[in-house]
Amino acid sequence: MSRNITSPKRRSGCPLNASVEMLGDRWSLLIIRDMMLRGFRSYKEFMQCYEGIATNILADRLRKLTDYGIIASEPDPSDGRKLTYFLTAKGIGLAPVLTEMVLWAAAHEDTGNQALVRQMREDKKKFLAGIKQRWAARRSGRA
Amino acid sequence: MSRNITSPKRRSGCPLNASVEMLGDRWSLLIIRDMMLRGFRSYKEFMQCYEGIATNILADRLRKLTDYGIIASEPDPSDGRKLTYFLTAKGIGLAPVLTEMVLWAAAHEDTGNQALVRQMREDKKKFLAGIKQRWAARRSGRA
DNA sequence: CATTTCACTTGCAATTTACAAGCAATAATT
DNA sequence: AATTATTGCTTGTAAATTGCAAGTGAAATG
Repeated sequence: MSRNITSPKRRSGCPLNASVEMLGDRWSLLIIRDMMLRGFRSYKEFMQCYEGIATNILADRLRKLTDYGIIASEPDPSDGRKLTYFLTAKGIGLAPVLTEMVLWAAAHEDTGNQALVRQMREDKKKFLAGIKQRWAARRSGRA
Repeated sequence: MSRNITSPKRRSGCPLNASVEMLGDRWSLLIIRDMMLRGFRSYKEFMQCYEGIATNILADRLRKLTDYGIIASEPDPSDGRKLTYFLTAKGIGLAPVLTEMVLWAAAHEDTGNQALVRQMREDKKKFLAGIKQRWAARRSGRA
């Protein structure tokens, strides 16, 4: 499928236009959320979690997110079949966006994981720092 | 087109799932951004601005955003043909999300309106307060 | 009162997505 | 060592969504 990042029709000038091309679809934000907040790392986890995602679409979104520099992957040294996906620095930079989105959603939809939401709301800064810390720890092999 | 908010396949439990059904598409976030940050209020403005949006899709998105309670509309008293669209309280609640998204985008894509971005970055709280203030002023007819 | 503007709708072609099946590589089981 | 299972995909094809052009009706304008 598509390997091209720039779309044929450019809507430029205003901030957000290009990014919405990547984030503005049914699955990308959920994939990022689950890598960030739920520690998802494999194709299988996404596949099993998202009731309704088509396998070709998941593959396509993972590829696009990779092309876009939001995620990356490496082979699992302990199992040659597996790939480990992880957020890049650019991807982890979306943490504030995801946080605000989750808070907004929690205020307007019935939602699970109220504990997480409360934690976000009560100390946003600390929560974001925690995400970045865990991410840095993983990236340097300490988790 | 669709007037039904709840989708056939529910992915529930996790925060964000339901909201992504509304926000996770090519246009909705741009529509909200432009109502919030650029003061767009009419069908025509959206139509002229978004090179590439189909008129039926714009109508559908405005309807869905309305059904979802993010925007609302009222007839223009000075011109019976015109409808004025505006953000509801729920819609204005997306300001932090949009702000973070614009900041993230600005850090990773070439973008116009650097002045706006600088303003957001330098004093996020003040910026958000400004949005809410302008919105409240409009809503109570003082603008 | 004819023309234009506005906010759409409708019909149909093109693109994208969903669903099912298949496949190569590696791992686990017998 | 051979068979079976698992992982991360790809490949068809049908179904759904979107894009595009051409309307439509109500209200405004000349």
